[in-house]
Amino acid sequence: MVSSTLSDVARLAGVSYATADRVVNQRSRVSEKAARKVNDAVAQLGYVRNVAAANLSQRRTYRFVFLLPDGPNAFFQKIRGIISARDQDQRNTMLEQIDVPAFNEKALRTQLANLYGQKIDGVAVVGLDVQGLAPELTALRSLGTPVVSLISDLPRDHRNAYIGIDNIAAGRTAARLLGMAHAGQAGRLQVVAGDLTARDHRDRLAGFRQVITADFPTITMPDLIEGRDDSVLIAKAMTISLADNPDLTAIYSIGAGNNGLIQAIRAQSLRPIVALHELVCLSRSALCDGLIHYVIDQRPEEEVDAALALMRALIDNVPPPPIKPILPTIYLRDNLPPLPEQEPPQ
Amino acid sequence: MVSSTLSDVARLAGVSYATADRVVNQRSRVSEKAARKVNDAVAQLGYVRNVAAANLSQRRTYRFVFLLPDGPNAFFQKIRGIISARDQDQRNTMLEQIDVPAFNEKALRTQLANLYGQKIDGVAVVGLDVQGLAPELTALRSLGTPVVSLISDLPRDHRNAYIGIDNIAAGRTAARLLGMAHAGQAGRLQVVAGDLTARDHRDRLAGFRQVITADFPTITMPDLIEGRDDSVLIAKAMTISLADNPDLTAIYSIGAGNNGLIQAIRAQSLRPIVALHELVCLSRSALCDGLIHYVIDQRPEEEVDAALALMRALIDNVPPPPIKPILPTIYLRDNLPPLPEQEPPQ
DNA sequence: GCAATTCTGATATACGTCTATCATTTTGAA
DNA sequence: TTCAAAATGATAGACGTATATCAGAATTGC
Repeated sequence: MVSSTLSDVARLAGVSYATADRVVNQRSRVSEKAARKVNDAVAQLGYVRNVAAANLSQRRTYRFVFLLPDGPNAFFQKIRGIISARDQDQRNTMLEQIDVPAFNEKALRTQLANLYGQKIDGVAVVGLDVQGLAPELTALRSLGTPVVSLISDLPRDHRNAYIGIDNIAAGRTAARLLGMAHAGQAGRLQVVAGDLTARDHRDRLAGFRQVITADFPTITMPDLIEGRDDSVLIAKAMTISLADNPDLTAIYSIGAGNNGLIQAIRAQSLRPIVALHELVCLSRSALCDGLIHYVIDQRPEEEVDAALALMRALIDNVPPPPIKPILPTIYLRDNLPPLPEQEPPQ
Repeated sequence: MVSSTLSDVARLAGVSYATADRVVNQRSRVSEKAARKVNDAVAQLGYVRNVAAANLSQRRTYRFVFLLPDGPNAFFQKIRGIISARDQDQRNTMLEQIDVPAFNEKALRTQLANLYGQKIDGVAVVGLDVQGLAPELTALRSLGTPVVSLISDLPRDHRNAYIGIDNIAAGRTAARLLGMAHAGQAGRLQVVAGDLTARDHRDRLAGFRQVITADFPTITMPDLIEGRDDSVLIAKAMTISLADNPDLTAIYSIGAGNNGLIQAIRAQSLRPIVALHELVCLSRSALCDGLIHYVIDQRPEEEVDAALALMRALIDNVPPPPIKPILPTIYLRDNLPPLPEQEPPQ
């Protein structure tokens, strides 16, 4: 169980420490024979680099950059807060946040290009499902900088990993929750999406429809509202829908702009069952007030932590930590996380 | 942002490295004046010990002991697997598991007493809500060994922290889920508990009743089944209940022994809505088969990780990591975690 | 066989901490 | 004032790794 050192490896391989170092860190040319001996010894001893010692010797600091969509979106504000908090309490890690105009391929390209050649140990980017970013991403990664997509994926060939939820599963989950709340009765269900060109919205909608169609066929759906994540637009459209559909039993909001949705509901007497995404200030209080009923959250803390752990593993060239997939989490008013920072235990 | 070292502290305080070390590590007597100077310097520089360097210098290994109830309980089997996995991939951490007869105060006392005087850096114990363990716990902690209660709490004065879910919230959550699945209609709901002398079962039941009484008054409940977490007992009692209550709309199982519950349901044609606790093999497949509908899980991986992080922080005398409270998590058949180990990304 | 090249070995320094030792200074009590 | 006791300073070695340098060995080409 006692872990072996590179000196142990060198001794077993019958070479000097310097040579073993040259092999494992690919420092300079080494004869094939020596390389083989060293690699065998590594395998035999199960040697793994002591990252703590290595970082100490180098006074290593990690510099990771997050590219996040700008704008007032409460969810991304929350993400920003989480990143800042992690930046605070990690001693050897610097986290930078760069705002990029939302849904803007060209702006994202420009920012990615800016990163090229800078001393960066990893990039986490809220992706766009477009091919146009390929050159910049390839350039970055060819320099050894890992790129992970966060929350919204990039084309899979152009990033090292995706950290985010399965949005089809999220949509299915919403459908099941709302469907079961009908207890077998018929119902009418309004779906509000943001922008169906966005991959995550499309996926959620697809998952949602799968389950409603298959398992709750007595639920009908009026035309989908495409609200562009815009509160004002959504408030208007939702008010009209509530008037047009006095038999409305449920609402599923796929994207952002839920301020408008909640306003529209509050202004009416009808109280449909509501499911929406992301636990933020607004959705939390609406949940407590009984205006909405289910919040499907993607646990942004876990996503940020997973992204950090993964980028570190990739840049350290160490086996990545077990990827526990981020699952959509369901909040009711009864299992909300406590709001204020808790005091330390004891 | 560049973190300062103990040498920096010593220099600023105008004392030698040795003295600074004596102060921060309480190594030997130091004059009050010197101590004050050093502490001021620590505060001024925001010095925090570099745990990685410290551990390296000492070849520090952590030895943590888990005391877990024995028996066939699938949930604790899962916990055991998680602990073993963590033991594997932590290079400087040794995790030991000791089985203790379940719900047995005397056996637990004996095991705790055994630990006294051993070189242990922390104990995580699935607690019992009894006062009788006080002497052993106090003895352990007086030697500087932190004790955290896991999943089931100890009296709060005798442990450093509790890692587990809020069971009242868990019960409330179950009630809300089942209540909403009635869509305002009347219903009849069978509760199955294990042992109401156990704190967690009492708490879940209390939370459950709170919500049903307050928000779903049209749901009635036959007498509670006390199944002692025993499959056979539960299968029998549940079969009787299903026969006696042909209008049964829902079931909430608070504890273990769900094998019997599921058998009883499968044997009948009635298909009530079922909520139960802990995602294990059995509950997972029953969920997929549509025999049960909601699983409330306490994310044992997170609990184990939190316990480890906390014990490390306590023994290192370092500010404990932000405690993210473990929340009851809801699984439907649509948001289940993938079963097999994923292959690493890329 | 000789020179030029490539590979290897030996060793030193640094990272920040802990531990230990020993000499020196300061303190306090007689 | 004297002397033991207490407090402090100075320093060295260890942990495992990265990096650098330089001398010596092995290999290659001609």
